[in-house]
Amino acid sequence: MLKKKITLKHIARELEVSISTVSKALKNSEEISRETKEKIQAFAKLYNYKPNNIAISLKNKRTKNIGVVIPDIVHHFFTTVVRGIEKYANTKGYNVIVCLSDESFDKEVINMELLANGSIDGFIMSLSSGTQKENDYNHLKEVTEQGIPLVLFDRITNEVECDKVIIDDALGAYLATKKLIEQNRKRIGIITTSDYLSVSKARTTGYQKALKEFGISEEDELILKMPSMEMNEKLIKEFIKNSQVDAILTVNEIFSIYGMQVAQDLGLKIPEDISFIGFTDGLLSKYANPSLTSIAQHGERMGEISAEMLIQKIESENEEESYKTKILEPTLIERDSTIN
Amino acid sequence: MLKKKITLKHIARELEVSISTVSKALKNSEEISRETKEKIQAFAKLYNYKPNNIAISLKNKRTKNIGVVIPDIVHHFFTTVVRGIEKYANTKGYNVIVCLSDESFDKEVINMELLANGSIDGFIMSLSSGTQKENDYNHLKEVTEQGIPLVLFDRITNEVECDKVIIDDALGAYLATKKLIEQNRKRIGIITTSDYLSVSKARTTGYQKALKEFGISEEDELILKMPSMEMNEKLIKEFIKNSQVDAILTVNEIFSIYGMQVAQDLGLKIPEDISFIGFTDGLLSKYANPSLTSIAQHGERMGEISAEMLIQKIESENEEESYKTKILEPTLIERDSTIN
DNA sequence: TATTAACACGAAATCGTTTTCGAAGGCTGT
DNA sequence: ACAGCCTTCGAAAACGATTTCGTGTTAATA
Repeated sequence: MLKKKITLKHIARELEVSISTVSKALKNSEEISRETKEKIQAFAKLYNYKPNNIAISLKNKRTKNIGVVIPDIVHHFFTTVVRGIEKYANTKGYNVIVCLSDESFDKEVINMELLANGSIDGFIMSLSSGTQKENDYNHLKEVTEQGIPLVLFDRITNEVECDKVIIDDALGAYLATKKLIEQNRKRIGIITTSDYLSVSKARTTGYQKALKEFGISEEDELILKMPSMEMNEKLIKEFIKNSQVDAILTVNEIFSIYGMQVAQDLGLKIPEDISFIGFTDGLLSKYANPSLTSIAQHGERMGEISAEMLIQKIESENEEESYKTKILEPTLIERDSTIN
Repeated sequence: MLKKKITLKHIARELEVSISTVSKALKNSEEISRETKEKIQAFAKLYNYKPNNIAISLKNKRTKNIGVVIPDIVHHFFTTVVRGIEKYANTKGYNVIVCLSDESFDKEVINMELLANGSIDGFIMSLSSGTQKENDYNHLKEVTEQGIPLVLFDRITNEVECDKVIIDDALGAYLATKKLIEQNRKRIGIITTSDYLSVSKARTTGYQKALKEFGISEEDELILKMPSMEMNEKLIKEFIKNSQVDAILTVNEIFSIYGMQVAQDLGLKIPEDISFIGFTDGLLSKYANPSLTSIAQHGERMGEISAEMLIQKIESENEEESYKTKILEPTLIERDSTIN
């Protein structure tokens, strides 16, 4: 009942030819006579011969696997990136090995070391918050020093020389803030996180830039720095109650969604009394009530580009070390949580 | 600058011993003298020697990779399952290769064939709608006939003998419907999909069972069968307008979320005038306005169990063919879209 | 002193491919 | 008839590791 996979050796023995002949015949080599080729090919088809990927990988030193290391997969943005990566990789015959760092430095290191020992041809990754906090990138450096191509996306670092793909987070926050200012909002708050997260920092910068440009002075009271990207209901509730804001920009969508609930509970009307804009245009933004104006990060596109850059590096023979950083433009998607 | 990976051969040459000695020394074999072992181990540590996974895989015929084939990854439920799989697999030293079938039969087949040629030790998968529509499972049968362990979850079929993990979809729908009946709802509708999707069929069955049990006659008008799991706003809008329902059960959360918007636009109050219960307790359910009562599918648990069953099969030497189907109990999570 | 056993190590096969090189055998041309 | 040239194939190395089975040396025993 068990139909075990057949190998070149089996075919060779059965047809009383050598393994090399079989190998060549299946590659339609000119070296082998038409007769022999037909015989071997027919036999191979009959027994559904498929070459063993592992053996080929060992021979070629190419696995056709891409390692993707992300902090979390239950997160719409990362999920769309993975989809983009998978789509492009698939068209090029690559498989995607997904590893979750779970926002932990240690797991990120372990996962990468495991994969780096021949399992993959290159890495695409977004740094865990743990890594950004530790500010230790030796595991990345080791990988690149071994000649394994690496592409960082979204949560990146300048400490490592490699290809990078990000959106212009500062620009996104800037555009959002500007939009709020133009809608005559006077007290614009921001809910962000501690600065060690590269994206949060950039977004806060964009917010500050817009304020400055319009001659609005920054108020500490209007800036809420959450300890992490995790929800902390109490902090947000107090912030909205005490800060007297009439508009809030948040670095993810969940902070906005929850903020809107708090605001509504306080009897505030959205967007008349208070506007909201969130980062990451995910499902929640679209289906919240009211729907949330948000800054699209174009995750899928980001994934495609990352995969394209990586595979290009993998398959380029010449080892010219030139690293690019691709910066995507964020898009402001206006919905019902802002005026008009 | 490029620190290429070092192999046993390099160490052997450098230390003027044989490859076998190096291999044994690094495994701390009793065969090798203490002196030699220490020398070799020190050298290996110094040059950061790590065995090549591919070579080991070829030798052992074990890759320590699990292939996960799912219809879509931008989908909260599948995402949680993947996380569960990854978590468990990781503790057992396995990596997860994720392939997306994109709901297409062809892609599912191609992906599986690719992985089946030595890249993975076993499969965990959920059928694409394309496959369930075609009702063709030969690619699954071929895999199992080759002795590759397979675990199906959520979207399964009885045509293939293998381990399976599902939730009791019928029970979930039954519980939800019962809850609505007990809350004195008189016209309970359901938004489901065509019957070829195994889960939708089971959920519809549970809904019907509850009605029957309470002596409520089924009305065609109260059943909306969507062509797929994709949103079709027009169909839902018309259904709510015309069917005069005072409660709706939906086979996913997005149908409920959108349904609630339509209802509110029509001036209906939730849950006073109309109640909603959706399947798949995802982020949307929690953060919708009003929040959505829903049936939790326990995706992460499902992933863990799938991985556990698969790895158990992979690592069990004895080939006793016994297949289990694990049925998880759904949980009704009550929120503001139903009374109380 | 001769025999044996323990110890420490190496040669070679193996996993399944690919690829280089060489070698028969038939054929042509002179 | 013989050098030389295709045509067609096989042997063997290589990828990087594991493992079995020797084998040579030394120390212990009769």
